[in-house]
Amino acid sequence: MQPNYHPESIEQQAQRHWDEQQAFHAGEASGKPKYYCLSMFPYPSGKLHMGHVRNYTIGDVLSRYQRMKGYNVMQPMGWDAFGLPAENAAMANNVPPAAWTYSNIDYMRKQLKSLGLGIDWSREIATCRPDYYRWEQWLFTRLFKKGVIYKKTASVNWDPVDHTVLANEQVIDGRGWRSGALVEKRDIPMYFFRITQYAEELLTGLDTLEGWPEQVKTMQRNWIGKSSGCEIHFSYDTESVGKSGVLKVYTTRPDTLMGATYVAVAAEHPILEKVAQNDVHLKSFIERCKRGSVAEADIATMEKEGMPTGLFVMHPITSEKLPVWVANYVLMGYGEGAVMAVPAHDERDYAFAMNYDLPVKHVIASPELLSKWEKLTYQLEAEGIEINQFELNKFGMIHYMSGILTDLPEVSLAVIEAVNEFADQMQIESPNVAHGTLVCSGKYNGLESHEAFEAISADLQTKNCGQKRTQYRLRDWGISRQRYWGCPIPIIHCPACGDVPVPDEQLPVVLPENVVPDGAGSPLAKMPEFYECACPQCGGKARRETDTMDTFVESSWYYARYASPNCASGMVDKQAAQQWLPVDQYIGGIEHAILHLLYARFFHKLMRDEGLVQGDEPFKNLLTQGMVVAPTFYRETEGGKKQWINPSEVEVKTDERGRPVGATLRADGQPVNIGGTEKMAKSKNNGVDPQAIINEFGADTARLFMMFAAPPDQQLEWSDAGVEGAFRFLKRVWKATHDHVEQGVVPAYRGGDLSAMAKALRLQLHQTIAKVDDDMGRRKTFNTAIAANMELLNALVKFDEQTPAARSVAQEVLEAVALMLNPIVPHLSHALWAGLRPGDDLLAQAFPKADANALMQDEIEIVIQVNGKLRGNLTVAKNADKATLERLALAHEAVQKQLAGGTAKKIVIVPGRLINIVA
RNA sequence: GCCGGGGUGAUGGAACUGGUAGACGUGCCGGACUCAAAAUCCGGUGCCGCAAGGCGUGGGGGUUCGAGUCCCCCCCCCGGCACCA
Repeated sequence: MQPNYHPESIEQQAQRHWDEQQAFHAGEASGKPKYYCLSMFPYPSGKLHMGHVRNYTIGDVLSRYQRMKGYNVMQPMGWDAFGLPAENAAMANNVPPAAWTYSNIDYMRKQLKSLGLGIDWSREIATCRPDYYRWEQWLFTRLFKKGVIYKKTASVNWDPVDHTVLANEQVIDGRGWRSGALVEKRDIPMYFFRITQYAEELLTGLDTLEGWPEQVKTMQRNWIGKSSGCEIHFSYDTESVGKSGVLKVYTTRPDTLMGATYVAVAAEHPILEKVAQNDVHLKSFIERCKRGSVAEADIATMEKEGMPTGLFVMHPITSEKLPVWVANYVLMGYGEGAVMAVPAHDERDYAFAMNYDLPVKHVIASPELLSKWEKLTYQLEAEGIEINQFELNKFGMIHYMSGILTDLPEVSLAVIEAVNEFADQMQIESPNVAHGTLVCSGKYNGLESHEAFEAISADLQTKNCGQKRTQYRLRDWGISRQRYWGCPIPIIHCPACGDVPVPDEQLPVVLPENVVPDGAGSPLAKMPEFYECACPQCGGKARRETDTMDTFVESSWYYARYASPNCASGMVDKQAAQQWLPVDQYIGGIEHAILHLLYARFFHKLMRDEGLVQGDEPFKNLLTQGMVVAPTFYRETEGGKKQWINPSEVEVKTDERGRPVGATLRADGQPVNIGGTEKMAKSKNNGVDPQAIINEFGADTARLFMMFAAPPDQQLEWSDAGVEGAFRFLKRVWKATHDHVEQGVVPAYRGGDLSAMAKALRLQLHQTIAKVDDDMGRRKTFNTAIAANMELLNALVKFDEQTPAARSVAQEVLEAVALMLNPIVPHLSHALWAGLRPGDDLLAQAFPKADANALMQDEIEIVIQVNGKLRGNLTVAKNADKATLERLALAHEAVQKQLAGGTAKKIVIVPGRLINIVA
């Protein structure tokens, strides 16, 4: 072994060795159980960033660990190659997206290889290749024929200057990013996947995913949003609406129906068609609602506005006339595009009612209110008045309380006071959204919310104006994109036959690759050679669809394609899919928690229903990694704009205790401002190029730092000093191994007498093995696994016995360290093993096993507490009985002092851990 | 706004099942080596206190022999998003 650690040469050597051995080729016939480890494939943006390094290192650590545990591991890699950045780059550099993408792939593949990932490169795929997307098109035509895919119109962001559809991210402050024009909503026909048909299965399937983080499952549950409620029909007031009909709403709170004081509809609601024509104010309000982007984030942050329409509908129980409002917070795409408003029991309705001075009717009582209600009932009954007699149309409308008693027969002053007092009680500042007991609700008075839910639903059904309904928040998945760099939608529009799917023998519909888009409309729609075609059914002149698919479609099934990446006879080879699926471990960023993971689960079910794959779920275990963040630095320019400075150009000054007190730019020595610690991003110029770290310290240091600085699911803070610390540790491992090997390698300890020191070292070694095995396998906390190895190495360095037995223990420790670190720093381990076991190949080694004999201890240390506070400790025989422990503890000097002559009230003994004396 | 996740030394983090708070790394301080520096190695390092001891896991309360961990209230940060009726 060389005396010093030289990562560049040992990394090249190790990688060459793995290549020659085809070490990571995943064969189908291995006789071992399979382990399919998948990291989310990258978008080929140009070069690797730290997030990629983190993602793929985690995957590689798990893959190499499982390989050492005896599994036939498959770790593939590929490219999510379609997408918008390629079109942007094409416009900026006048290069076709295809050429730009392929050259990025070539560069990034080299970078990934330099990280030393144990990938089966023979399975590499790129989604922009026709041999990949042809199967996507094939599945599309199957699903289209089945009715799982259908066409309808949907709103898009339209840039009226560039005459193009914009993605949400291309709309900045309501304007197109290139043209600066105010964005409009425009309805265009699109193809949709009927994902809602699978909503229930996608929901219940989550319960089977024990290997998924609870957080992700919760997010998906909320996204699917199953609710049980009631559809309610409010019939039109024919006089104001001008025709008969019903306004349908959906509510999860039918128990509050008696408190409904108005209904609100979306700007696009058909009930408004006629009235908007005659009312210019209403018309302009509706127009205003229709402006702006379609992004829900934008709509969500809008000021809540509304306007009365002059229309009325009838309350289905009371037949009271309720005003119809148009409101910008009601969305046509959700439910029925109309809601019944119960200001007393809904936050949003309450805020809206306050804004526009709409009545608030309380119908669900809090416990305090309920007792007042009961008192009032009693008082009224004493005077022969039924409380239900007068509440229906007036009582609950507390704004109009003063009028109510005029409708009644003569009553006493006491009753008037009681009613007024009750009315005051209901003048609360905030809505009561909790369930409770119904009041002011006529025949439903006294029912609990859940009882009223049933009673009101049943009555509505009897009256034929509503029924119980289960509703999902999930909407169908629109996949049409008016873009060039995507998978062409395999449909032919025939004037005679309609939408005709492209027949199998004509697939793939190949995307021409030599096109440079210009940002104004879809390039394919301007290429007759692409869209002119004959109808497959009648042979007549027809037009090919020029929209492409959402790129989420490609990433929804790539995991299955890896099982048989070159299969030319189908989307997947069924046998290969059966062998490898499901993915045993999936690793990727938390930002994909909802959309990508839900779409992939959906696709798995679609492919299952086509008989292509088995099982119901694609990903057995999921690990969502945190972001890579770094400090930010900036200077303010004269215009008040922030100019971001890369951390590598900054020197941070600290005080005598190491606290940061300021920072300067290296180039000019002048101060810069310290910003927050944020996700590495171009916009904040706080990115660190992984290539620079690999070049300076080697891939192993980069991998080690990434795994050591934080557990994988937490955010990881970049630190140059931390990287140097990781490098230092590798040098220490190298030196310790080198120094040992220099004195001659020996067989690892097998048995025989040992000194107390050597015994203690072996104890620590085998405790470490057990811990590291658990950390890597069950806990997936690589940071603690590394820390345990650091402690072990520190102990070994202090251990200086030179007897043959001691040297055999040292050999045992060093071999175990090389093996335990192998998943994380495989190049280094490869070289260490070559030194420790000349002629032997680490690839064939299993993960070390903890030796039960070494773990046996005669004596253990236990802690002594007095009143829960640490006062000392004792070394006792492992099997000491309670009486002995109590006696020893009470005799302890510190305990005597604390007791100060008093006696212990109680003694708590936790076996093997502590004794707590309660004084 | 809603949902989810967090808040522990100067700092990244550890403490896995309610049982020694601060492992390991970084930084800082001191020392060795060196003409000197870097590198390397050794020692120290939660706060207050001379010490005994006390205090300490965002803040307040509670449960418990014992709370970073469990419960209630509040504050702050991060992520996601959906006014979902």
